[in-house]
Amino acid sequence: MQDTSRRRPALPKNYQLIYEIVERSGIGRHLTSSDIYAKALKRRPGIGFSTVYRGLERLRDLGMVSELHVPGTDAAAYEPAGPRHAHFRCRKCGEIEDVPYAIPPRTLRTLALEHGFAIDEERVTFEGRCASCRPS
Amino acid sequence: MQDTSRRRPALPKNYQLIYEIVERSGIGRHLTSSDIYAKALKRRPGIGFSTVYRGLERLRDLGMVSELHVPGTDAAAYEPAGPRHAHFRCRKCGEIEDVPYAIPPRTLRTLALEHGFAIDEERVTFEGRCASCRPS
DNA sequence: GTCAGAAGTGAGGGTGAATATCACTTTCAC
DNA sequence: GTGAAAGTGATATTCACCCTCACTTCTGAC
Repeated sequence: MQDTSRRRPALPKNYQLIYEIVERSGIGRHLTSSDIYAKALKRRPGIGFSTVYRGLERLRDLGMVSELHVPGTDAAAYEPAGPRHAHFRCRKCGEIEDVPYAIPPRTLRTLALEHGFAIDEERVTFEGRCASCRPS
Repeated sequence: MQDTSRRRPALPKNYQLIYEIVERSGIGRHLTSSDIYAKALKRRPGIGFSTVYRGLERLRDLGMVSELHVPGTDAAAYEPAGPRHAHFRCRKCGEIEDVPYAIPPRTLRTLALEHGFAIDEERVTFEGRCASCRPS
């Protein structure tokens, strides 16, 4: 048990700012930490890179933003947490699109049961050619 | 048009060695490039890191090995190409397990049709607690 | 065989994301 | 106000990955 009456840290202002930036970018925008840092710098000059990193880490742990690691890109991308969905990355233009697909809960449950593990999160990424880059 | 009759390069010996190492490790072993380099060094002293990297890249492009980018790990992992499957990563012990699951082809086809893109590859990763680390 | 061009090789360095450290500042409960 | 905990920004470090370059090896033509 924890004494929650005493420790009730509100989200620090800087972290709120970071969340706001990610949140306003909208689902599907996939900002990198540098993008976010650049935007944060405009609204709060002097803010440090470390703070942005730490903020994103916190927000991720709180489940408020999702961290994306898409193969073929070097930096992690962030988007506001939302309904589960998959991502598609075009091998030609590098564009990342959201795909409204999630593995059915029943399937997840079955897999978890069969293997004895507990699934907290699923990540689905597709690769290929997007509509514009596809040979017609 | 290319003159394919003239260029028919066999897989260089070093690349064969690298493939052998990955292949013998077996599906589900998930070696990093450093692991592979260490093993290669034993069998071919003096081999360079660059060669191992290049070899893995080549083998990946040839579809002979699969490259894995699991969130939560820093380095890419390699395994011999085989039947499509998903991966599970334990958040506590970091262990990576293979999971015999693939998104049904029909679903892929539908998604591709709906969005107008062509899917070459799918990557599915689960995160959670493995059987040993799970609170019983 | 030998010759030329292509491909492969190893060393070393560069890049950039991510993380650690540290001294300083702010916040908050009391 | 006060003290402890949390947050902050600068800086340094680490590490995977990639690039370049000079050298060697391979291969096919003759």
